[in-house]
Amino acid sequence: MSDDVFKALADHTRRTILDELAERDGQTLFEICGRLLTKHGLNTSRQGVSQHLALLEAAGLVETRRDGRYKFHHLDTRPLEHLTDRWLVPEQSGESS
Amino acid sequence: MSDDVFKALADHTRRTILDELAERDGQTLFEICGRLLTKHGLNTSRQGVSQHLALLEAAGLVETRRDGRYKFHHLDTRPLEHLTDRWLVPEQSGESS
DNA sequence: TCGACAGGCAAGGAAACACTTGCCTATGCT
DNA sequence: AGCATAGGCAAGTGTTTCCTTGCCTGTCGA
Repeated sequence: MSDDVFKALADHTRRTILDELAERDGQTLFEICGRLLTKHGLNTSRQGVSQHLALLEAAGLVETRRDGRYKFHHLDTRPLEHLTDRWLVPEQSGESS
Repeated sequence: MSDDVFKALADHTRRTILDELAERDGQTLFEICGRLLTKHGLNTSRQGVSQHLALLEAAGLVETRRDGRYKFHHLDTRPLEHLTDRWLVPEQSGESS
């Protein structure tokens, strides 16, 4: 369900995290924290960012990859592709039900 | 800002309201209430639905038109059109900043 | 092996959110 | 005029959400 995706996108910090990953994919938690602070002025604690990332991962928007003590976060935009189609496509041609 | 749009879409009941308006545009508050109940099993109170509609209107997703004692709600999908483009278009060509 | 680094787990608090109840205004019908 | 209908306003409640603090596990370099 795209239910979690909508919830994930509801928060401003999470959307900024997605922005960051879109600009530079595969960042670690500490990298993301640093960039949120320096580039966006968001000084959320490491745990805060970690919880956001967990939520984004649960929504399928972020995929993680472990390597040693580093954990890299990758953006997956597929859940976003047809998110709003249910409203944008009024009645394309013949759509029953 | 699309900030309010994301917030508006975060709630399941509000998304269902948009579904309803997409299927039949220009419904009144009572109509929406009735359809939420019968078609979706959501028995939210009239005030609850009214507050949701106010939020949707603040987000620019719903436009209202008064006629006598009736208030008709119309769906406006324009705020949804390029909502997720910022992530779906990776780096189209040269994007500074 | 020791310490620094990357990250995780869990409890707690403050604020935002969804929803309800109670009362009020305004329009339309008879 | 009188009443029912459509909707609005405002306060109150319970839940969710965001964020923090404190401590723990695991990995790497000297």
